Amino acid sequence: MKTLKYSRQRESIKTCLMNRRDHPTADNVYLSIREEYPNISLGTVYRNLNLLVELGEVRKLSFGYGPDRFDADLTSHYHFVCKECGAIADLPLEVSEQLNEEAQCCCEGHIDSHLIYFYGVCRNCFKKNSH
Amino acid sequence: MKTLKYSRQRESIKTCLMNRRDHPTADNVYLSIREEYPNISLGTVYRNLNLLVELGEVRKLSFGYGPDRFDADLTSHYHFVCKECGAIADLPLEVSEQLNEEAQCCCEGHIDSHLIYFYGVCRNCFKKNSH
DNA sequence: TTATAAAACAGTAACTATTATTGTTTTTGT
DNA sequence: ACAAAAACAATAATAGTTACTGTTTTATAA
Repeated sequence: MKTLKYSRQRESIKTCLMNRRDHPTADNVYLSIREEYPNISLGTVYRNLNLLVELGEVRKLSFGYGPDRFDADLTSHYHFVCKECGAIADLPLEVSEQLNEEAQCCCEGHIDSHLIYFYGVCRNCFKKNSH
Repeated sequence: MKTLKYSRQRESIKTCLMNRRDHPTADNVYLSIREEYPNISLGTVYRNLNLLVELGEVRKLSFGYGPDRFDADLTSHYHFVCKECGAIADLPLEVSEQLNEEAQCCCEGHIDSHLIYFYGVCRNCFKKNSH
């Protein structure tokens, strides 16, 4: 059977993600880890990010613009995405269990979670537009 | 200035999307349109899908698994994604304007819409698992 | 401790999804 | 019908991600 073994690289990736609040891409993480482990490979970063997602220790975010982002902040929150520049911000709202229940009523499968992406224009882009 | 001109291909893509409820990928649409226009190119499908998204006539969905999906159903609803097989189902819930307002309270930018993805295990996969 | 097997690694190739380029065709306004 | 702009098909290029291979690291247990 497939047992999980410790790896310094995975630990470092997890730590990196926990220390930053900017929802980095795999490549962002790669560049950051390289400072500590100069020969880490991008494949290793992807493999471990996916592993951490499977383990539920990290979340993957897909907005429909650019590469996927990763987030190790498991506290209750949603995300805002700027449609102009792609910037991402945390929205510290309570994650609603009730929403899952409401959705369950009209769903044949079994719902265990949900993600909400709020879209709009961020403050910076709004300022730019008003010139 | 850039004015929009009619194209048979775009019309056909829109019609195709409106006639199916299965959230097809760009490639699915391409294969379908080819029956009517055998030399349409995949690039044309992508270009027009993106155009339709910009025009607000079609929505793009990104779940974090596989290619993007497209949906011409603009009625109020959310989506369910099976974490095992990637199947997608409509959840005919009322889209909540109030949710935008709640989120606006803790957001510096201006929110104009949101998407919710519910995740879980679909009926088929659940059955398979119980063997 | 060493020996061994499994897992993880770095490096690299391959693959999938998507966008950009180019020369030709279609659309639209005159 | 004519000309300008937009859209097209075909294809090349790019971005993001996954798979493969030979080597190194980790965990177990003699």
